[in-house]
Amino acid sequence: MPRIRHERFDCSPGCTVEGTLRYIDGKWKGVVLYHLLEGTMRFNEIRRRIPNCTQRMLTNQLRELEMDGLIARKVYAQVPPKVEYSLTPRGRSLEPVITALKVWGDANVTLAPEVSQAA
Amino acid sequence: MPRIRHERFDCSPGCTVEGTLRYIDGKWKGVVLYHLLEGTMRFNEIRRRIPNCTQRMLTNQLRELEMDGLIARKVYAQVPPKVEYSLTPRGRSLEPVITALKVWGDANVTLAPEVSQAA
DNA sequence: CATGACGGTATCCTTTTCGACACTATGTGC
DNA sequence: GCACATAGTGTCGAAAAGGATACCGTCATG
Repeated sequence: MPRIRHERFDCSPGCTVEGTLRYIDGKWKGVVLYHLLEGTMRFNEIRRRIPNCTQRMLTNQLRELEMDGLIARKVYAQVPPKVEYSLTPRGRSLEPVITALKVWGDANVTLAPEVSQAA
Repeated sequence: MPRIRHERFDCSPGCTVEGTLRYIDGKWKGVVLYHLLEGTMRFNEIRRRIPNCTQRMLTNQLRELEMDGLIARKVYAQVPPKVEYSLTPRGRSLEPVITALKVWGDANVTLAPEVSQAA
């Protein structure tokens, strides 16, 4: 962990907005949380849903989300390895936020053609 | 402008979440939008509300928000200069998102002591 | 004449982010 | 014996983000 996360928020009043943003900041965290809203998932299951995210990045994002107490990581001591990720209650409490992001995005974000139309 | 903003979103289905996030990504955009929800404001008015944001950063963020069609910039040809910033309809449509961020932040983000308690 | 307010720019530099790629261990199937 | 799947880790390097500082022109004020 390269930085101490959220050690303090020295911004002006009203910036809990900014504070929240820092939790879901990071290129893939929003999507990860969004997918986890559907339920518990294994590492590669999440990976397959976010094909453009490299393995290393996904690991990073999951670790940060875990450190922030938003997701839980459960390791099964077996081979091949099995690790399950799920939202914590705190993570689930972000649902309105994620939903708001989704709603706005659906209405306002134009996806790349090959995504919104093609395979 | 160093990059072409939001030229495409080549992520998996459901990632309009990620798309939305990219609009309000940037260290101060969330707060700027939050403050602009209150109404039209001049440059230094916004600045005073976000003391930790440097002038350069504020300019950057405002420019990006403007490029994204979220805020409008109105310049009055007078001396000393007067520039007003306000939300566009598209920007205002983000209100539920910002509000959700604020609500969650109020409940879950701990501000630094000197901010939440002291002057 | 000097200073400050206004709304910025320009330049430099450091930190952070992110992607590519190689590598790990173990068990199963071919 | 080899590749494959699982869930990662390590290292490298490019690019982007962000902060510090100095500077701009104009007008009003002292």
